Amino acid sequence: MRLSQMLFVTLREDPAEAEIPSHKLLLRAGYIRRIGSGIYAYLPLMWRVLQKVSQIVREEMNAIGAQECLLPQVQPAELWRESGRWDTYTQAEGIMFALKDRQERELGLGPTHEEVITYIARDMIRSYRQLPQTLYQIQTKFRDEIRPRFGLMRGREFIMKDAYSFNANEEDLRQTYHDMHRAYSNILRRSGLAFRAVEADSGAIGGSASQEFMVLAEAGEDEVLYTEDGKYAANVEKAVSLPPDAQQSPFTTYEKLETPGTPTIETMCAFVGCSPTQVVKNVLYQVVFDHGLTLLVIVSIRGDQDVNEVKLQNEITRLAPQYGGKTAIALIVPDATAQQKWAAKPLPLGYIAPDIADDYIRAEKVHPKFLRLVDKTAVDLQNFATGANESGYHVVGANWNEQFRLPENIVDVRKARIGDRAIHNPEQTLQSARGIEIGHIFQLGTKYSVAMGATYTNEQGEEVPLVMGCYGVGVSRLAQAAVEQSYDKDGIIWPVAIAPYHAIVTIPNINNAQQVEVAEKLYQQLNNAGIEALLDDRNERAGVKFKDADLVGIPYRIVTGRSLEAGKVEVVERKSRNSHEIAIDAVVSTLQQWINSAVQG
RNA sequence: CGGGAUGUAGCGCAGCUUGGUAGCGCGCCUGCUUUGGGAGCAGGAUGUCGCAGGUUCAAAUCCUGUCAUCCCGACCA
Repeated sequence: MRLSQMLFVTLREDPAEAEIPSHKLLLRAGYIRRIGSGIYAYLPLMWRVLQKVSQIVREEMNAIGAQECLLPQVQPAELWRESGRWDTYTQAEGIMFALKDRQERELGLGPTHEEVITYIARDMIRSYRQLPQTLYQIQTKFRDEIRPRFGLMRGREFIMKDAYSFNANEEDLRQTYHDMHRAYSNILRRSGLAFRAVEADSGAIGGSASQEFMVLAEAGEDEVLYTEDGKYAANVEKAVSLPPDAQQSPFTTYEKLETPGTPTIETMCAFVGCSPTQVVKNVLYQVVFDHGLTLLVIVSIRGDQDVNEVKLQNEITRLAPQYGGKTAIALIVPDATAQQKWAAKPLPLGYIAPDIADDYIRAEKVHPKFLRLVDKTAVDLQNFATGANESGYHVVGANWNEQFRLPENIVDVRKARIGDRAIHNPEQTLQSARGIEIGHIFQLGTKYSVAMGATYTNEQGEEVPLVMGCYGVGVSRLAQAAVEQSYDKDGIIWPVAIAPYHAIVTIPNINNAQQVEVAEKLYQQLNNAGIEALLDDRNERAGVKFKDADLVGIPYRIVTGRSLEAGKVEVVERKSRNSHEIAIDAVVSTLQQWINSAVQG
């Protein structure tokens, strides 16, 4: 492609809409343009990158026997009602764009395709002889994110590869899952990204085991905890660890103390002279179930620890049937305004005890009793301090089942943090890194096949549900993550494997006939040899062309300039800025070699 | 949805406090010079000041409403 004929517009200044480096650079270099909030046009350069990424994904999927297909983006509500996800995905905090057609049929734009694929499997898979099956597609997905941000990183319309597997049993599923794990590792390695596979929470999708593939970058929205020995890595939402040991309690007898102005653990510990590890902290949460009931939850946890709200929500969802619901939708720490909606009288915030009375609750559609949970870290404490249910007072020297009944629900909702000892080896401590979630693989099990009646007949002649897995890669997100991981002050540095072009032939001065002639010839030869090349034949000064080439991030730049006198051209590697003078007729073979080794590495 | 902010030329911004009919830089167009790291000089074009009401002799500026976008939080395969 000749730059003189390309829709090629670069910006000298950072656009006001962008915050992180990759977003700014993609806009400045003319890869993307914002069309609406979370909605972007992929311009010609970007589309080439996305096609490169897609092709790598495609090759790795095909290599493990997955079959490419294309599923509809517009999906009927009835399928989602069958799986039970219509309401949770369209109402309140849901992420699905829902609409009605002119016949008043309800439809949704696909945020994901479990329902459609399960419908197909129900229709087409009858016998164990047809198993296993894995299907995938590369397609635009729609999610009505509450707050889109960072360009392609969290858009409302984005490109995703999603794959779904159908196995006869859990063991076969694990095999497919392992194949996917390998394929995903290959995809990220081949794309030239530094990444880490981590244990993950399965979230709204359900299922048992799941892992996320994190591209490591400061701008990542997720925190990853890992150990140096490489044996443990998890999303902080999922991570487990050993808490520090509790210190010996200084209290020997139970008593109530006046502790004015000490609503936080820190102030209270300083006042009464104890360690946060000898405090039982009681955190109030407010949860709304899918059927509309509000439940108030008291979590008692050791004072030096924090609640992991993802784990807490999972625990509450597990208990949801006791309250007539299926899932916990919204989980918040209720502020004063939220409390007014159900509190019969002001709560002694900062001084709450595990046994705070249920008569604080008085409202419609709110369960009349607190759900009391105790985290494992608080269970073994002795002579501990905690609130007195009265502003300005704490109690110390308390014990479970003496002054306070130990809640029946003992849970693990503690947030693992940097510096904690690892479970697999207490000598290892957790380290922290930021990551961008590029892929997520799930062992779904039979959640969708049972809900939607997708069954097959096994060798024993029994009709049993298909065992499913699902596997996603954010294609457009991956492309931006690559930039986030690889840029410098002058612009993008694409990994060779996903760069929009391999090389750019820069003519410093188009009024110099010799420069033009050599450049034209090289441009032809490179493309004929399968090296994707741009020709910068614009009537611009050399400085402008160099700046643009750096900004756009093409891996190799060939300059037909001064060195022509010696029958050579200058070849510069974008990444290292190393410059080589190479004989004109050796350029193609040299670049071929460099590109091959870069793509394989 | 809670908190904060912004909408003025293609892009980045000033002007708004104190109302008087719009400006700077980059980009764009023309000409000359320049030609290896975002050139210089000269000339030129470009705006329903987000939108709708209101106040006023007069509104980018003040008031009300509304829409959009961005940031923090909540949300999030």
